[in-house]
Amino acid sequence: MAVTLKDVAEAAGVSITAVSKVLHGSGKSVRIGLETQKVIRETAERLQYYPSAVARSLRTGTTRTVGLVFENFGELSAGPMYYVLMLDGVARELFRNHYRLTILPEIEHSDVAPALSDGRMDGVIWCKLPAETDLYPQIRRTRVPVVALNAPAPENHPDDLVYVFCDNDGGARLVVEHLAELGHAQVLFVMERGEEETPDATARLSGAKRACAERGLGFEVATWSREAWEFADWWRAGPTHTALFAWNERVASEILKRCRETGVSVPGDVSVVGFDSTPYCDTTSPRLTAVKQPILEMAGQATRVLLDMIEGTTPDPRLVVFPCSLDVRDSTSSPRSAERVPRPVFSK
Amino acid sequence: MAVTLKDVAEAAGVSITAVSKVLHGSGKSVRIGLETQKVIRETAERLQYYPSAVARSLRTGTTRTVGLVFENFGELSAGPMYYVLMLDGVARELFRNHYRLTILPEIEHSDVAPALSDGRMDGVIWCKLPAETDLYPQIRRTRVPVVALNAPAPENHPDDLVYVFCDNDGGARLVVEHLAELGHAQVLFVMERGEEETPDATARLSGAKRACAERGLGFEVATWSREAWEFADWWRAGPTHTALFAWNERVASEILKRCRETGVSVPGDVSVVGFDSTPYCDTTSPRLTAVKQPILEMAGQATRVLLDMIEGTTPDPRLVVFPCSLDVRDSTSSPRSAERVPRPVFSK
DNA sequence: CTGAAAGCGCTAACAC
DNA sequence: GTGTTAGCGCTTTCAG
Repeated sequence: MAVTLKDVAEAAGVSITAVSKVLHGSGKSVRIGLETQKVIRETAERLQYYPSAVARSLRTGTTRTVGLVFENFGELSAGPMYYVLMLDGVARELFRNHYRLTILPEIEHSDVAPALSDGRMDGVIWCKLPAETDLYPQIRRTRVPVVALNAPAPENHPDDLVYVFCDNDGGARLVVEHLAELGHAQVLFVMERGEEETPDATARLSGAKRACAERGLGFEVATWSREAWEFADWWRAGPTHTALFAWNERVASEILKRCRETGVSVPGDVSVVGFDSTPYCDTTSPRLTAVKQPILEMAGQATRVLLDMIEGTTPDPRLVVFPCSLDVRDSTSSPRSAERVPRPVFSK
Repeated sequence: MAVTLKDVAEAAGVSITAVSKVLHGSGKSVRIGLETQKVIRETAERLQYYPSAVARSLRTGTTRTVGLVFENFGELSAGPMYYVLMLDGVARELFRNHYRLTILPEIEHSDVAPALSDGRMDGVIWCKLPAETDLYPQIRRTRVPVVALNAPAPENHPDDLVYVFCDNDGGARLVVEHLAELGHAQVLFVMERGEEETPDATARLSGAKRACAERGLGFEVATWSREAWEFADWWRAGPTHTALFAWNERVASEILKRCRETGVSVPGDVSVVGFDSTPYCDTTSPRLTAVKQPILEMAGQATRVLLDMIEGTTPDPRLVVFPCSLDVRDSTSSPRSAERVPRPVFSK
């Protein structure tokens, strides 16, 4: 079916080697007469010869392709914009270096090593690598370099893995400081049901908790659905908290929606702040105050490191932590202090 | 470096064939003694043998991988959410069928055929395939099936290509009808600078134009930047249009932002409607009335058809057009009729 | 300057 | 039941 080097060689009346050298040879190795070269090129063109990357990979052992492990990739649109930015960051760096990006389907934890070591990828970026220890032996067996992006390195992480992540703890602290300065005294941290075990979520929660303790702020945790339907009940119960700290952008924006529906004004009645400041936070109403991870840079850096490893460099350091910053927008302000202000009527 | 079938065979004291059959053989062909099987499996496990997908591909000629051509993939986050949904649709269908997804870097128009015919992909989905005729010969030469997703089929499209797209024309008509019913008489279609040649953009423009003509509505076109900075000047000039029809969701939402900034109320002062209703449109304020393409279904269908083609089915039909619907939200209403209502003061 | 030949790791007839 | 063999298409010594 496909036209091969052999076909071209025969048609041109030369050897396969000659064709290979002329068509794919780099620089010096091409010691073939100009006339022959011309014939070869013309024949290749005429026959519409296209080289087989598969055969070449088998031979050379490289693919110029990087794999991306991203659980729930097919739900990208339902998640925060944050992940789209991450994908952009990875893709940009890859494409700049003429690499392809392969998205892997969900892999069973039990056969991670074979899936990543099948020779089709020169390296792998693993997003939000879960902190499950049964994965580590599998990853250690993997025959290509792996970098974990956007997952804090847990205690006993494999030391042949590179981690690129953000300082969730510092980010949470920024939020708490911001709220404290505004005069808030009671903070409710909103966790999302089903995400309680996510490394990011737990890190943010513990960071917020600690910071509140240090600052002497009251701190509680609620676990809500992604749509934050629980908001209404919470509000109706007349909570003492004056600020909601959502574990991520998505939930924060849902909270904003619920506020609007129930007539709760933000930041008048309650301040709302989230993690992961993205362009999307500029479009909510009110615009959402949020912690910003330099995700494009993080993704770019992770990719950069991976490419270096592919070329044989030993990564140093193995843990790359990016600091967070706080993008103050319009969803936070000073609370209506201790005065007893009548709360807006709840309408359902 | 890597452990191969040969290594396992030697270690187990059997032939390569035996190992291949036991480890990868399907059903009947595995006519190997149970005892031998056991030995082979144990040896493979002990040696940590992982099959080479590359070698297998070279041999079998298939890869279980589909390529995605998506210009500007690295700018996904800057575009409408629509494309993220599309990606989700493709990925879901692919993963359901145990295919991998490879995102290709930008390809030169001149070497599309080699890039797509390098044997690493069983088929290709091409998003927003430009209507440039110099691409067609290249695509025709491609050795794997290609389906164009989200690009209307132009006049002289290659007939070995499958197109899956939406009825832009019908969608634009829905908008015009909606506006007409609300009583609008003058519509401004907002095109985005740099996108004037996009197949989708042109189709929507012409659809809107025609529908307005048929309905007797006034119709004009403006080409604005993505951020719609031109809005302020336009408004200041005291336009006669009472409705803005943006070519896509993104621009529409920017227009909403400009309205807020300049104190123009939507839909009170002006109605705004866009193309591509996505969950994002529920988060704007006011919520954006928009034309909905069933993009998840479209992407799934395109992928489905491609997989069928990969398995040898001849596609029928070659043009799959999905109807659009209109998601009426809060950004459209009846205009303040002909009464001379004082416009809000423009503050800059 | 050019070509022969040896694999890369795997599958699939086809023997025995 | 099990092994031999012939490639898939390419790169790369190594000879001439």
